[in-house]
Amino acid sequence: MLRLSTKCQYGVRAMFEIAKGYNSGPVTIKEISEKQDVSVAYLEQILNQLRKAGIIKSVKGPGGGYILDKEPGSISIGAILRELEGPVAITSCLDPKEGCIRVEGCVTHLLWKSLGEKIEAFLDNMTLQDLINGSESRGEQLITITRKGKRIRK
Amino acid sequence: MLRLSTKCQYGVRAMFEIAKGYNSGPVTIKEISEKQDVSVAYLEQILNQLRKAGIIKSVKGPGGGYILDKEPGSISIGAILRELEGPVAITSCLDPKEGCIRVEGCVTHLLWKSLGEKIEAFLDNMTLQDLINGSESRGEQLITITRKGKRIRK
DNA sequence: AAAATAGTCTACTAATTCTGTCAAGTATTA
DNA sequence: TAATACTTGACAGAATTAGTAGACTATTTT
Repeated sequence: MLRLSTKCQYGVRAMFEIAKGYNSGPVTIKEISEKQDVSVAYLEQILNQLRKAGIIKSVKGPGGGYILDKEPGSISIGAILRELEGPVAITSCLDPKEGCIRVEGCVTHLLWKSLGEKIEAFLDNMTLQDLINGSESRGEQLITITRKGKRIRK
Repeated sequence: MLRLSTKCQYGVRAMFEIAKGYNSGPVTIKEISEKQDVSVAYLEQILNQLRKAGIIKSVKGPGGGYILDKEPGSISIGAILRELEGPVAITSCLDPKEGCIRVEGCVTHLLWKSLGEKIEAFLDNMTLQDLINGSESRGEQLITITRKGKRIRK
């Protein structure tokens, strides 16, 4: 239920790799492919889309690769996902491209709308920097941020 | 992005109709079909699943139909969706049936997990009674509940 | 200049999931 | 026993997902 496409998942993981290299130059597709175990060809498609959206830049030629356009703390997960698959639209009637046909008496409309807004707020509030912090401290910080102190360790 | 299937949407809308009739006897598939504009055949499938899960009961014969097994305030939207499509599993690595292969270094695992928990909490906290209240007062109560006083009117 | 490196673009396709329909039942009550 | 309603399972078209393939363009190093 409510599954996120692999494209989005891969996209975030790729951005994480690029973000890690923010201070040490471009990261190549090949590196990302190896570290995140996603095919080069598929990553090309995904990163191309993100490049066109302007949240990463590409550098051609030897020593090239991809770099973030802004610092990791200024790129939210929400922004990445939106570029890859459009705005969060739990239902088609909330999709700006489609619109709600049965506006009258659509009892559930508000329900889905509220949920969508919550999800979006969560994603917009989480940045690549948070992911980096999280990975460095074994997830502690991420948990602290997202669950307000309720630390869970496994 | 993160689209909810029509099956789930229809399921909730059907449950809403049944909930409205909670005090006035069984509601037939035909009625639901007409009011919510979903085919009888598809509703049969959906309601059958919910009946087997035990959240609605069916009454056969003339004057029959479906009735809630509990009062509307005790049936959450989350429960309905879970019966129809399993637990919220934003990513396959969070699906209890599949499991996470790349546990080591899966930076995004916690991210999706946190989001999933937020969504689930939201859905589990919202009941059919809330939907009924929302529809009676043109959405006001629903908004109040879900957005903590920040009323938005359109 | 040539070779190596690295990204760009477009088309295509296999597999899966979604969204239902259809048909032939079974059960209950007036 | 007729009417009403639920039950079950098979099936199928459409849409989406998740990638692959291949030819091309740009840049840098030697």
